[in-house]
Amino acid sequence: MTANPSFMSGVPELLVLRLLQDREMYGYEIVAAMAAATGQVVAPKEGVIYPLLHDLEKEGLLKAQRRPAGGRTRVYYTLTSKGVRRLFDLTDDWTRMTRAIQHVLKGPAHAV
Amino acid sequence: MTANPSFMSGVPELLVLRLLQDREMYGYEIVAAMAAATGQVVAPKEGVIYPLLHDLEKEGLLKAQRRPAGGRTRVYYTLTSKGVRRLFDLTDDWTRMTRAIQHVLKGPAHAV
DNA sequence: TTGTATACCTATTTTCTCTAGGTATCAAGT
DNA sequence: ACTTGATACCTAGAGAAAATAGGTATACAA
Repeated sequence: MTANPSFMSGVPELLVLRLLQDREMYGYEIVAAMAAATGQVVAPKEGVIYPLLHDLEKEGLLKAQRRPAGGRTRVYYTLTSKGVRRLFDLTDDWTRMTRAIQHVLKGPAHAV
Repeated sequence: MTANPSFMSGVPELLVLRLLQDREMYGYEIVAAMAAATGQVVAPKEGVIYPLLHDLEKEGLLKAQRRPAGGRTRVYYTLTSKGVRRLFDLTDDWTRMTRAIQHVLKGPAHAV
């Protein structure tokens, strides 16, 4: 019973890092932004995003700062330089991976 | 400790189906063919491929036939019509998914 | 005051992949 | 004759990630 299609492994991490590259965001906002930016194609719920944010922070890829906003307290996340490096690495991996798969899907012309 | 990069979820299934679309193959052959076709980028070991083949057969996506070949017995797999349909569906999913992600990675021009 | 949206959180289950073995046959080398 | 390496099949257990399915609390509108 998968709400999202397959091929999701590592994708939430990649997209969280990419979204935070543009500007700081808080968790609830990231959930909505990811769904919007991908046209609902990649739309992990809070149960995926919050634990992921905590892990990325523990790894030193994100910096979190609680800040009051409109009566509430929000937790804003920004990329660390380590996070930026990870984003580059993951983007590379993703590109190599999708190129390789695309190649196979197109084949077997490549073998001829 | 991942031998393969991330973003792997569902990929072995997609590629097994795609490879078998071209011609029947046996398990050990598929392991080598997948590594070769992807330039070692996607190279799951036998411990991934064999259980996957058994699952796909149980689901009726593949048909298996044991056949002696060179003194040994090999298990050759072919796509069923259900398997062909699944390949189309997964290919669609994969295309939608990678397009959506590509879009986000390129952004935020898309939002402007 | 009842409901809905916002905003945070976590425990458990499920689903895959990965690791790390094991068995058996055959060909080639020593 | 013996060992090694390639071929060819298999599975059990560990590990990682996402999905599920909750829970808490505040603000605002009906």
